[in-house]
Amino acid sequence: MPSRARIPRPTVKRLSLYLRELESRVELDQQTISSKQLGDALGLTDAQVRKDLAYFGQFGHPGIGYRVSELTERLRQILGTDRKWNAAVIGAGNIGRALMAYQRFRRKGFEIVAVFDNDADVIGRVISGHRVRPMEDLPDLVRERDIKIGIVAVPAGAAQEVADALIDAGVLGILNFAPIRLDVRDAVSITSVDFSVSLEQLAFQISLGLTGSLDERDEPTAPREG
Amino acid sequence: MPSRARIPRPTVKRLSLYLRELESRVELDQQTISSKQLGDALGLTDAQVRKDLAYFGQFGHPGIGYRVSELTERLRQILGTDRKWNAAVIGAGNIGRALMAYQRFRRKGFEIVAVFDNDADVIGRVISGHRVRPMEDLPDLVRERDIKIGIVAVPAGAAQEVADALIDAGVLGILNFAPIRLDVRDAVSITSVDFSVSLEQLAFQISLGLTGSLDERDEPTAPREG
DNA sequence: CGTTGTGAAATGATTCACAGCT
DNA sequence: AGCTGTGAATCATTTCACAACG
Repeated sequence: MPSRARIPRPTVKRLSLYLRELESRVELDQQTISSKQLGDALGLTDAQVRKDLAYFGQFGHPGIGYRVSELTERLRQILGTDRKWNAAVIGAGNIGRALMAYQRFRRKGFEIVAVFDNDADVIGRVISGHRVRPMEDLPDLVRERDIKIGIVAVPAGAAQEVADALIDAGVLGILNFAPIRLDVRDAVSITSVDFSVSLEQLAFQISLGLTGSLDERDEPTAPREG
Repeated sequence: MPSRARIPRPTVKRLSLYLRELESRVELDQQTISSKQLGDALGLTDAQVRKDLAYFGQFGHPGIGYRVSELTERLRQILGTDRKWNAAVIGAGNIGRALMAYQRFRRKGFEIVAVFDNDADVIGRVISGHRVRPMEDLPDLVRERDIKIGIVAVPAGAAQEVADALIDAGVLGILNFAPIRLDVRDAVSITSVDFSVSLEQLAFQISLGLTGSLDERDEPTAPREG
């Protein structure tokens, strides 16, 4: 059983990558996978993979490896994606629209059940099957539709007030696409994605490659970045 | 002078955040900023800020702090965004379109100068001022337009072959939005952004918050990717 | 004063290497 | 044999704490 161990933050990031790789192995009907195979596929050592997984209990099989279906299921439990999470997108601009159309969210258990904007020209329009609502409707809809996650896709200048509204409405987490640090006073969990930061990371790597060198063990960026 | 020191990867990520914060201080006409102020704004310690900046030389002023304009300029040099980087977007789907319309890229020195897709229905159409080109045109256009960065916004199944084409064409770096690990054989620099991974990180944090606890020092994601 | 830059100490994460299971 | 789980060793990053400077 998990017991209560402290999980290194880099480990949590890698869990998502393990799951992504495992899902592609399920497709291929692969039955078992060793820490070596999994590590090679992701550019990690076998010891790293085993250490990461062992934080959550012992579900490998000596001599065999890990059963793909078992590990997949277990990782979903650990990450919390074995259940459904209702989410709202705030901001029906370019990024918001791209996210609404992103089919992968649903397959991962995240369902967009409401879309908000404060632009009168957009309110009432239907985008990707969602009628855009005014911000005033947020508190009621968060309650009615059991929305647990707010996806902030508004310009930097509006992001903090949107975050405050989401917190007041009672969401548990915020995925922030605005290029600003949101102050959430520990009221909710938060994860940020900033495209410009990602491009800058890349520019730095390139510039460095033109002169000095940096060890390239894994990718920076969010998710794997990172 | 910089000399040749090894730069910790976490430091590189924070440099982008420092720059983002400084740019907002420039707007407010703030002249100087201390490591304490900068750290507080980003949830970091003052020692962390100083250590990070000191990797690149000594440009703080004891008793005063850092001159905002000077540090801004210096960070741009370090990150490589004091120059122009021409980029191509591959994939004119939802994500590709959102990126084309993302004005912030240009302000950061990244200019999208070409867009490619392999869907006959999309080729030839003009989106956000860019005529969509067939993939066959990629090698010639990369050369003609001095494209240094490829932004991969195609489905996972097509991403590796697109990456190979970009490498063959001679780009220096790839920003990858496909949910797959690209094999680039050290030929180019790479940074990945995976929205589903970011959402899973958030789901994990929330699930954890409902039971145990995790130290919340900085944001995960990519940023905190990551 | 207030604030930087930086060795030294402390903390955190990865890798090693091997006992033990199948 | 092949592979996991894990303590011990190594390596990386952060924090401490203080001399030096304007």
